[in-house]
Amino acid sequence: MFIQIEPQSDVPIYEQVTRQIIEGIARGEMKPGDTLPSVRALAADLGVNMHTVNKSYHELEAKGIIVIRPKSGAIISSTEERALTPDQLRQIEKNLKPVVAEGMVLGATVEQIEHMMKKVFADLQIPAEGV
Amino acid sequence: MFIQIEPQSDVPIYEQVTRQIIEGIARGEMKPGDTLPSVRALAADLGVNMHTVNKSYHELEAKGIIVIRPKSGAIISSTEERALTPDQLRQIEKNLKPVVAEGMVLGATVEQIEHMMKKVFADLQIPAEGV
DNA sequence: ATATTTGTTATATATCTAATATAACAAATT
DNA sequence: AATTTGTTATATTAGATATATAACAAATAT
Repeated sequence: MFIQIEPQSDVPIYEQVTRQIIEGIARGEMKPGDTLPSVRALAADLGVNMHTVNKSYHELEAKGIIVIRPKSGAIISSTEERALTPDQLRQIEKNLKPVVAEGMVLGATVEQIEHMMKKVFADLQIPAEGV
Repeated sequence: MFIQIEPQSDVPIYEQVTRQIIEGIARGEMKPGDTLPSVRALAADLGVNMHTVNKSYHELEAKGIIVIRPKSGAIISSTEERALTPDQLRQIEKNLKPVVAEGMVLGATVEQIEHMMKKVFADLQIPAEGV
């Protein structure tokens, strides 16, 4: 598995798992229809508790990114199943805001921030504007 | 004061205070050299405990955004005092990444995300590219 | 000079989150 | 038939969040 846990991060373990699975999907390393490892298997792999992975999976399900089939497994939902509601768009914007604001106050220029966005897109293997 | 607390947010109160002060500085509502209200005054204003505001101020100081002069007050540091170290730039990129990744996986296009960035810049009253 | 305000420090308490540990259940899969 | 699955339950530990109250000593205001 591609997931790497930083035990002393201020980001909770279940949140690290959630983020890295999302990034894996964004990169295309995992596609819709693919099954995630069982909570027990991934937990053993990462050296964490089963419930920690379970919490992450349910967070992913709440976001509409996976579907959990009880007693069976977790499947990455198709892009058609993912609505992208106005609420979700608003939430993304709400999440971007404090990061950008902090960057600006610390002295970053608009160009620097946009350059970082391009790096993030590139890291997610998404064709960025004018690349 | 311009700060509005959402008591039932999943974002801790001290973090809400920190973010809104940063946004206030980004918008130019507060300038370098300005003093923040005393922790007691702001706490009373917001209806929260003194220590909650104090924690926020120390977070701002750790980020290099304000300087706390004991027994005196908290002053917004000058842009010259703010280094913008490679570490800070890396941190900003690290903060942007999960937000962008989630947006993409939920089905947002690069254009939609860049449009949201422009809205954020506009909200922070920063002239965005080609506006 | 005196009184007030300031951030600091200390102690205490309550609540919530995060994480682990263990166990059992019943359905799905092998 | 045996194993694996997500689920549910209970319990414990540790840390974060937030409040409450109090006192201290330096800075500021009157």
